[in-house]
Amino acid sequence: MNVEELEVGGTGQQTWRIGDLAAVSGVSVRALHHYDQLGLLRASRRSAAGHRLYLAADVRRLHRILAIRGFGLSLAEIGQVLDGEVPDARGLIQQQLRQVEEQITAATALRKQLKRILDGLDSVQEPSPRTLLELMEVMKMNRQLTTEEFDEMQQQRQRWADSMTPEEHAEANASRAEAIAHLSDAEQEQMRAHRSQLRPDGR
Amino acid sequence: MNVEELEVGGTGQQTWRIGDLAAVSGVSVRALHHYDQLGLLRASRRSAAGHRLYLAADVRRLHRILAIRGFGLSLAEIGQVLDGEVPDARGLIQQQLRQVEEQITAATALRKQLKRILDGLDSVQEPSPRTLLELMEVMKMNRQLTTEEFDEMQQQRQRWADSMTPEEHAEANASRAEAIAHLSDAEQEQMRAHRSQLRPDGR
DNA sequence: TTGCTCCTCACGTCACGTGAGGTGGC
DNA sequence: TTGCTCCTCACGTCACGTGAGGTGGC
Repeated sequence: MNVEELEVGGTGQQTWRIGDLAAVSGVSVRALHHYDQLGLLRASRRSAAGHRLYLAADVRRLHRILAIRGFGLSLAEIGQVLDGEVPDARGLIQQQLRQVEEQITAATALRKQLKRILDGLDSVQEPSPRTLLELMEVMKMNRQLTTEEFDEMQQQRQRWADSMTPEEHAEANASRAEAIAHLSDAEQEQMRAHRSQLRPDGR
Repeated sequence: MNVEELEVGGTGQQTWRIGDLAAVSGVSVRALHHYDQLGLLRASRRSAAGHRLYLAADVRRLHRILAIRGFGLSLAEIGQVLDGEVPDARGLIQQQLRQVEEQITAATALRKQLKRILDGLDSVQEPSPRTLLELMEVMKMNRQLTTEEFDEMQQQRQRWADSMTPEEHAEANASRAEAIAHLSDAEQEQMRAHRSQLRPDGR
């Protein structure tokens, strides 16, 4: 893989080709095409031949997309979050913190079980059907915990969405404007382009 | 929700209706239809009106399906696992153990970060764009760790599949026969029906 | 000229979701 | 008779995967 550094149009901006961006970010080229199609992540530039050229701001946007994707949001929802409909940060972090603590507790219990089963295997030499069934149980437990955490997260998101008053929406928008002021020009341009495409009324 | 207990055909077996099974197992009725269509989980009986009636062995099979699904296998792969192509149990558990330990380490680090950010929020009152970006970073880290663990798991599965010699396949099959001997008659019938459908050659 | 990367359709896939129209048991 | 659950098609959805046929820069 070759990280390109192209000087295009005399602006001296460093750009990424789609293949390189895919390689370093771990998503497929097709996925980047898909994000482009949805308007979720557009390459700020094109080469003379029509090849996508991603600027640093685009790369940062991709990293945010991937970060938020890790929370289980759909691509449409990710677009909304990046457009400023960010729910209460403190609540989000506290929620995360509770989940992480539950994860630690669950994982610690799981580790104990797994060690116990391993001991059983070592002494018996042959994995008995009983032990295999026991393993299945542990696996099930693991899955259930993850599922429950996920459900709780989804419900929390719903509560956020439902409970936002118009005033809170306004506040969220204001804090978003403040955040935008700290972004680079290219990034602001990117967001404007994105929004005007989603909401042709220009809001 | 009403757990049914029907006496059908004079056999005195307890059966479950699809809606009740869905409710207690947490999957949708449509998902159960889907599993039926794939041959992954068939209801052992039907009522006079054609309604699916699940026996205890079917319910156990569903629990195993859900357990294995938690490992990220596709439904087709789950069918194979339930048909006896079970990879080395000790390796599987050790792999799980390593993953769980990494999870604990990662989650503990994440908890520390989250607490630090929460402190920042409490003192500053207003979440600054800097803090939000910091949060994004933490979220990203969380996702990457999960992704890496997942990739590692997939690779491990590939190594198992690739490294199995014919002898090991035979051994796996033998240990599977041993396991089958410990199952109930209904469960054995279920497995036979399932296999004969996947492999009409009768193996 | 050959390879590799890129482009735009456009259909396929996986695990279901979601009606559409009808039957069945309390 | 009304509600609720069940049935079987069958098309829709989400996030891409996978060719198909063609262009472009070293």
